[in-house]
Order: sequence, then C-alpha cells, then structure tokens
Amino acid sequence: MKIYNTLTKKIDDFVPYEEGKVKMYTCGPTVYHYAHIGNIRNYIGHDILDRTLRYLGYDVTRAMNITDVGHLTSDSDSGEDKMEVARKREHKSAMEIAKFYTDAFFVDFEKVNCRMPEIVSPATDNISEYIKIITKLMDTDYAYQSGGNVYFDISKLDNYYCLTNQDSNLVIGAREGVDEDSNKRNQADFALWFTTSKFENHEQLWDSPWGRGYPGWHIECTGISLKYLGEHLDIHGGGVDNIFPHHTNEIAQSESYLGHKWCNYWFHNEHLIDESGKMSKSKGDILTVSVLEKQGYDPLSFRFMCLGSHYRKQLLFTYDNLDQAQNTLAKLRNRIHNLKEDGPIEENLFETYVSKFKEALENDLNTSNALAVLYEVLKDSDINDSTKKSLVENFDQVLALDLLKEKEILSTDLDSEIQSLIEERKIAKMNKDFAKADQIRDDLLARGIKLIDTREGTTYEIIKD
RNA sequence: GGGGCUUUAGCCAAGUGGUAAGGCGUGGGUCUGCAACACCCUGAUCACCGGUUCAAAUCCGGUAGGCCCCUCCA
Repeated sequence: MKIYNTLTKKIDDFVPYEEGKVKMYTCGPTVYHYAHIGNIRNYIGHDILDRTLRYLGYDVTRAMNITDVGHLTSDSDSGEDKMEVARKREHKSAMEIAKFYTDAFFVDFEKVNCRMPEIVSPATDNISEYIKIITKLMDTDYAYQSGGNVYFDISKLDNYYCLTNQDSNLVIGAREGVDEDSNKRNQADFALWFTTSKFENHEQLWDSPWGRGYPGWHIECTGISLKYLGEHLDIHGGGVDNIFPHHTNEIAQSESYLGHKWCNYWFHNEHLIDESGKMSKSKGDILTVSVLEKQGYDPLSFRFMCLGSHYRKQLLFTYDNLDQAQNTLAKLRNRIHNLKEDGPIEENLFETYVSKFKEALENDLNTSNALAVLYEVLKDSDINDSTKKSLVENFDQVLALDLLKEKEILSTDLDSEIQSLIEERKIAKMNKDFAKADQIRDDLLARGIKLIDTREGTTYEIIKD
C-alpha cells in the first residue's frame, strides 16, 4: 500500500510498526455545534483509509477523540471558549451541549456509512492523562509555567516545524484577530494548561498541580492516543488545516514526552469548498448531512460524490454536483439490482477484478479509479451476473455505498394490492386499453410506487420523497 | 510578508515521460403500445508562454486564475 505522507511530503510505502497491525488515530469533532458536510468529508476520507486497510487484511485499531472542552477562538489566551459560547447561546450546561452535538455528529457519521472506530473518547474523560504528560514535560524542562498557564517551549526542539516548511517565518498576527501572548518565551510556544480563565462561571475546570483550570487544545489528542494506542502510532489523520499548528504541536509534545519517534505516517484530507471558499463552523456555514437528507438527498449520494474525487484534492460542493452524484448512484444501484443469479462464481475473473480494485486503493486511495473498476466489472460481458454481484459485494466493503441494499419491503397487504393492480394493468394492456394501463401506473406513481416493465414482467420500487 | 496546493471535454474526474480511463449530461439508435429501465453509438489542440527530451497533460522556469495554512477550524 502506498500513501501520501505529510511528514515526508511524498507517497510512501506503508509499513506498520508491528507487522499486520495498524494503530490509527484521527482527530474527531468539536462538539459545540453541528458537523457540516465539509467535516463529514474528512471523516469519509478517514473511513476509506480505515476500510481499505482492513480490506487489505490489516488488523486495525482506531481511536478518535471528541473535543468537548477547551477550544478557544485564539491560543493567545484572549479568545472565547467555544463551549462557553455555545452554552450562552443555548442556555444549557457545557455537558448538555457536548452530549447533544456528539449525538448529532454520530447520527450523520453513520448516515454516510462511516465505521465506528474501536475507541471513541471525549477529551474530558482523560484529564489525568494530560496532567501526567504535562508533569513530565515540566520535569524535563520542555514546559514552563508563566502568567498562570503552562506552555510548551518550542526552542527546546531542533525541528519543531517538521510538518511544514515554515522555518521560523511564523508571523504572529498575520491573520486578523490573533494577538500575541506576552506570557510566552517564544511567540510560537503553545499552551498545555490554562488556569487564567477570563470567563466568569467557566464550567469546565479541573484541579491540577498548576492550579484549577483546563487543558490546552493540543494535549487531548496526544493524551488519548498514547493512552489507547500506545507509544508507537502508525497513522495519524486529520484535515489539512490541522497540519499547523495542531499536529505540529502534537508531535512536539508527544515526542518530547516519549523520547522517541511517535507517528510515522501523517494523513491529511483536503477541504470541501463552496463558491465562497472553505466551509467553516465559525463562518456559520453549517449545512449538515441531515439537512441534505431533509432536502431529499440520500446521504450516500454525498459519500459517492466524495469518492468520485481524491481525498487530497479540494472538492467543490454545489447542488448541481450533488444532484449528479445522486443520479449516478441511483443508476449504478439500478444496474446492480438488475443482475441475476445465473450460475457459479467464476473465481479467476473474480480474483482478477479484486486485484484491480485493490491496486486502485493501494495507490494512495484512488477511489475514482476504484469506481472505474466497478464500472468495468458491470460492463464486462465475459462475466456472469453472479460473479458481478459478488464483486460488487466485495467492493462495497470499502465503498460502503449500500450497492446491494434490498429495496424497501412493503406490508403484505400493500404488496398484494399492488400485485393485483399490476395484473389489472397487464390485462388492460393486452386489451389495448392503454389509457387505463397508464392511469394505473400514474396513480401508483403518485403514491410513491414506480412500476418497472421488464422482459420478465413488471416489478415496482418505492421512491423516496 | 512567508509556506503550500491546484487548473484535463457542458459537468464530476483518472492520469507520476511514449501521443488522453471512467461516470453524469447531451444528441442519435435498439427494445417498448407509450414511457422508464437496460444496451449500443456520440465528445478534448490537457489555463497560457517558454525550456529540457527522439518523445511532455506528465519534468523545469515564468504568467494568469482558484484555494489553503502562517495559534478558531476537518
């Protein structure tokens, strides 16, 4: 398997630390608001990686955090805590906010068929882990206390900027609204623990050796990853915006704590963009999968749209593109439904196409080519339908587009009613009473039931609103 | 100001030096009472300008457009 590695900036052969096993960590959601479809694209990217590794036979253990604390709008200790903002907005407790949006997140997560990681852990469940790590960083002088907070001293590291080529060109305040924090020794130092909360009635506070406070933003991923996946991580994933500072800081604190290399492969998804650029919670763009579904879209149409592109390319979201994906997926499923059981599986052809499919995925998750292999299978007149069906089922382990999902089954009463109407229409057609035949078809369509005439007879399917 | 990514037919998109996969849509056809489904046919001087090479969408330089990061973020 070859995969692009942000650490080396090239496509590397994937070799896990322990043969056959993969430890994978992906940054999870912040739960002060809904996850928008741009966030979900990122999780779909992680899911494809996760599923591909399993498909290739790796024993994968994956962990994901739920950020339910401590994300300020600025690391200079002058921003607002997002949980606090949500708390004020919605007049609920922080834990209520977190619970509500965590649940909402997983609803959408599952709607697009993302596999649940083995370990899902809220940041607030691991406070003692962070304190343990920070304590050691203090003892080894990687961290220092200043102005009530604990900071990581980046000048202790030779290659702090290992994920980017920024060198020391960091300019604080390059972006509007970012202030310099005078408590820091180096302007790029980052907070490990805050005690100087400027919010009254800040709900989320814990005792620590440095005073009552709350953890910095980067320590949670390190804490959860080390706790559940151990000292050697194979893959760490996230969105490209996490490369700096979040992942850069994770590497700094984790490797300083461990005293050795921590994670070998860094996996980053590009963004979903709309006509105005990146989607962002803070910009107020919170178009969610559930909203799309209410508009009549199959959530898996969105997944299909993502799979048609490459995870390292920006993808433009427009309703036209989603319409196209929905239409294409419907046609694809229809072709698959039309496959018959017509004999034994042709093993050689099966293996040939499985190899082709694997080859596409092993090439840095080329899902677009993987889909092309699926079309090649469906088009190949040398394979019987049974083999095609098995291949579709096999491919869908990774694609997870419910390609073989059975059509909705109706109550027997309704089914027998439809069957008798189909029979009635058949007789009308034989009598060349096409007006009546079409009337029956139109009436059923108005009730959301679409008749399909085939050479073998008439069937029907349920059309969703 | 610094660091990156990206630009392929109406649309989505593959392509990692040997003269452009696939899908959607469009148009035409087969089938059909009609329609739908299915199937067949139908499309590109690869943003622009130079360079390297026997050979460039692919490598190098430049120009233009789009996007991201440089302490909210997927």
